[in-house]
Amino acid sequence: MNKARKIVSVLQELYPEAKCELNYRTPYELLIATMLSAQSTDKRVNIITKDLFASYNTPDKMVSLSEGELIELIRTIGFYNNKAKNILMTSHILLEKYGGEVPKTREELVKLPGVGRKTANVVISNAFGIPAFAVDTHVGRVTNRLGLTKSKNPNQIEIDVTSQLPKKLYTQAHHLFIFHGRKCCKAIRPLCDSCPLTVNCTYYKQNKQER
DNA sequence: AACTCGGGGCA
DNA sequence: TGCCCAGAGTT
Repeated sequence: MNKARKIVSVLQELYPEAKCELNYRTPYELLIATMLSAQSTDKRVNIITKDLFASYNTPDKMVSLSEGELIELIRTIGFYNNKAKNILMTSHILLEKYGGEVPKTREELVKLPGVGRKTANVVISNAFGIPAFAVDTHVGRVTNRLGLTKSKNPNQIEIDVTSQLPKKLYTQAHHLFIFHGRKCCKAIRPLCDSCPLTVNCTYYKQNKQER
């Protein structure tokens, strides 16, 4: 078992409940929730989408909203101008090009406005069961600290991590690294004292003498 | 690879 | 007031 798999198995024991914490019922809801989650938090997104999806949970219902109306519904999330514009444009494209369905490939998803590689990976892995390792700020920070990756480029981090794990673990590993990044391996003042991974951690070894 | 853009929430 | 927060797009 390589280092990456050992780390994942430790995290599996530490966070047996790790999963996508965005509330959604359909691929479309997950796509929209993930677009909303950029530079925000899952908790704030869930509060908003509870009301939003009650009335606007499909592309055809969504495009019945004006941009101003959608902005009012997502105002507390921040960056609402771009997000509202992208959600409406993406919904229009889903209707015109994909029969109102969410496409099932990363290549098609990233063509949608406001959908980057991270969001596309989240959607295909969680909604369609296609193995994908989504890299966000938490994931990159954690894998870099643990010495699994050395890049700041999310694409490179994705390549490096997936090369060390079996496809079957991609999706779960993503959620495990996020959980660890949020609960323990925080950007500021990480809780190294209660972390079971310090043995394998480059960051911990480098900062040990300063602690 | 580096840079810009973008805004509410919370300490 | 400053800084955080499940990124995307452009150069």
